[in-house]
Amino acid sequence: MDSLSEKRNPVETESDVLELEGFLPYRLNVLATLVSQSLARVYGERFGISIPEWRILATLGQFSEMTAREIGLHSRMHKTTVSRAVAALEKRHLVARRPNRQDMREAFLAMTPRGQAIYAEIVPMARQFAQDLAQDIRPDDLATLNRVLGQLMARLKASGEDHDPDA
Amino acid sequence: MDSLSEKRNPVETESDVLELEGFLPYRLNVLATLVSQSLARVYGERFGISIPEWRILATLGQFSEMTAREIGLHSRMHKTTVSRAVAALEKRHLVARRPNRQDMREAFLAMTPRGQAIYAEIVPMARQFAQDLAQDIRPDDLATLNRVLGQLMARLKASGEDHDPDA
DNA sequence: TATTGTTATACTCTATAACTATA
DNA sequence: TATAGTTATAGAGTATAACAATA
Repeated sequence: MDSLSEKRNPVETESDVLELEGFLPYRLNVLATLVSQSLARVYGERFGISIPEWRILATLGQFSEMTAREIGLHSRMHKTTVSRAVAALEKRHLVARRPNRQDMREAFLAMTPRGQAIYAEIVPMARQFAQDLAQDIRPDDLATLNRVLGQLMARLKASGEDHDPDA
Repeated sequence: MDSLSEKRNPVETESDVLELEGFLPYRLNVLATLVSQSLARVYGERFGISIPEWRILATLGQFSEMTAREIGLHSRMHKTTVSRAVAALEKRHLVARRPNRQDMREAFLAMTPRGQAIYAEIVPMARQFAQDLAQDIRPDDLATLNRVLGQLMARLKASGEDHDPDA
């Protein structure tokens, strides 16, 4: 990194100082934290549902019946996180388990009618939240955003494939 | 929200099921978590620096001298988070404080030469990380991404202005 | 009275390790 | 031996409340 050979490039990002507020990882993190907390407040205050619990309901809303392992894979959560969130949902009778006779180590999980009722209430709220959030964004910009987020995800998955090796 | 008046809209997102993997808050959260953890591994393993500590160094790299309160405002961290991270950096002699004679409640914080040396090593690594991450993204898409992230942030700040009222 | 900063404490989410019960 | 899931425990990161020192 000696100055003679390195400092000639006149690109604006070349400097010894990194601007935090323009640094993509920082921006993503701040935004995602704000978004998650705001959304969690929406369903948290009303239903006492945590983020992992919401993700489990959302997954079961899509797939009806799933094992804990499959839920973890789909919603990108550690098996211990899933285990505890499922236990909490079970205790509140929002989720129930049905044994798998073919493999008694696992069980099929599904929402109870009560769970489905809460799910049916949360979904429009979540969708409204996302819509409010994006309401000023041009549709083509939103499409670009989603495409780029996908590309970034793919890039990360390609390099560090160690999110949760045993789940 | 009665079905007669609401369900006629044939937009594709209208359904009782919400697709988690296409839901913006979820996507942002997963991506940001992966990005943060990957980056934190880069400077964490090498220098034993946490995310809040890195943010403080980054802020002091931009502004040379700042109070804890100002650092918190700039890097969007709670004052308790800043206080603890500064204490850790002080103990390792990466940051030092200079009293403000005009107001003895606060102190000006700055990196020591040792802190500056670590900062100077981290910055290129961080920049390289961000560049690797974005290397497949078209420049105009990246520009759109940054613009849209800014719009989303502005939208969130406009609604829920309760991030850290007393900092 | 209000503000800067610290500390005690707690909560959420995540993760490792040790365990059980099955396979 | 390996896998699904649970539990104990610990680690980040964040937050509230109580406090000391100063304004």
